[in-house]
Amino acid sequence: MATAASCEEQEPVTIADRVFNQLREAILGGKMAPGQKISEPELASSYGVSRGSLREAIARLESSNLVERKPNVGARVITLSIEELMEIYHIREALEGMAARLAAGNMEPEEIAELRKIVEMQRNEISGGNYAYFLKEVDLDFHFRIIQGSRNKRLIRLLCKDLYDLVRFYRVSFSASSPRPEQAYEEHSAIVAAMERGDGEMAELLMRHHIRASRENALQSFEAMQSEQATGQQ
Amino acid sequence: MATAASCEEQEPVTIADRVFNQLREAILGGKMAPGQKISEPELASSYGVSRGSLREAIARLESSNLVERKPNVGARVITLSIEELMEIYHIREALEGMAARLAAGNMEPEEIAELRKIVEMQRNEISGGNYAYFLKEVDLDFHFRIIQGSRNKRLIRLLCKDLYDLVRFYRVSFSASSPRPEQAYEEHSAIVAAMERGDGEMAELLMRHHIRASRENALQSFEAMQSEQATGQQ
DNA sequence: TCATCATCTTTTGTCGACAAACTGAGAATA
DNA sequence: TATTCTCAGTTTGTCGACAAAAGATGATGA
Repeated sequence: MATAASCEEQEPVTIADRVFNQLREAILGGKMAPGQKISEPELASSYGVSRGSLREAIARLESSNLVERKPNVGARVITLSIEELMEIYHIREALEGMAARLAAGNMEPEEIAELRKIVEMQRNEISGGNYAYFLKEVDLDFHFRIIQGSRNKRLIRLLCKDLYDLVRFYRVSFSASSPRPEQAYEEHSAIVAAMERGDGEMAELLMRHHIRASRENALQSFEAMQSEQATGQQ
Repeated sequence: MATAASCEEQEPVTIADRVFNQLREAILGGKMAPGQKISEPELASSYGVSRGSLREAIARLESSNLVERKPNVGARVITLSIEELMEIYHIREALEGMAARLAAGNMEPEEIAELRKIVEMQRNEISGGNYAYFLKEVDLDFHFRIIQGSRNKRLIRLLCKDLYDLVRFYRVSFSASSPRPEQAYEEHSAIVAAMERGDGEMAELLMRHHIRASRENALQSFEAMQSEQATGQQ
């Protein structure tokens, strides 16, 4: 099986690149809490670089929507509310639906065959009772391949570089695991089937349905977590 | 009539803000040619600021996708090919379709009534034979209001801050004027009608059709321009 | 004549220092 | 007691200078 076609980060060539990657990993890995202040002098000395380079890294984090900066005040790690996560899902619904439509017309038969393999691999993992990390990786691989298959470079950048980072961030900061693996398998399988038939419109409809379902699932598990915390605090 | 609900630029509070706005206007206004090199020392002295501030402005231009930067080489104004413009239209089709669906459910009746007024104003301008600048402003106002009506802040940022700048840039750099005002009026009117009925799904379909039509129109006028240049060069 | 290489100039990346703005604690007043 | 004002400390914005990399120019050899 080919390696994951995910949207890998580029090689750091400059110092600001390296610090940007490190900070990004720290934020997405949960090492920096949402809302945490980013102190330029502190981080600069801790990474062993000058404030100038660090400021450039922060600027790039800002353009990735991972930090927010106010003039004369400073930068903070973003805090994603559930409403903002829902906003992101709506955007994903529209964009990944379009990606599926385009991919159905642009992917080579061999690429679609690989997609089918990925989906079947997902089914085997589920029946094996493996609900853990690997399953999420396979899910991401599925979505990334379809996005790449759209052949729309700007769409690829938008989804991989901007939106998926935010979803990752939300999952970490809320430690939300929302697998629902059986339904996801069924929906993935139907999407691939439409693509195998070359039916772009149907692939779009099914992808939108799939993302809408996982949005509703995320909302429900958020509300469940909320009420659980409320009863625990009483 | 209320003032244009466009996505206005924010007040510049810092020097980098001001230089960013000026450079952005210069690029979008056609004062800087596509592909033109951006020399840091030259621009810094011409704007009377230090290289540091200018670099921060350039970083923000890069995150707005108006310039491209290569490490150790420098920044250039982007060059949009027709293929990239088509990519942008595909993204707009997906996103503005979603915006119309959300707006149909979220806009107040008074807001939709204003939208209707804008469309009728457009009709009057057309019958008055005014095909010029003002008509394009009204068109933009129509789209911006629906985007705002989605109430999805991230969607609003994405469309206004990222994508519409690129469309503006393309129009200027190719001096492409693509009004087709009669059809646009009909399509706008149908979209508003769907919103007046609260039919979000239909509003989405019609908006997607509208943007697809203007994509095809842009492509055709590009090809016409191409063949015209070819015959002129023979 | 063309290709290749060495050298020099220009430009970018990085750094430390200064000035302006914000933050918070404590004093003064209603 | 609560509110406002003052003032010191810290942080950010801005600047100029140095080192490294890229690009241009001219010399050398096939």
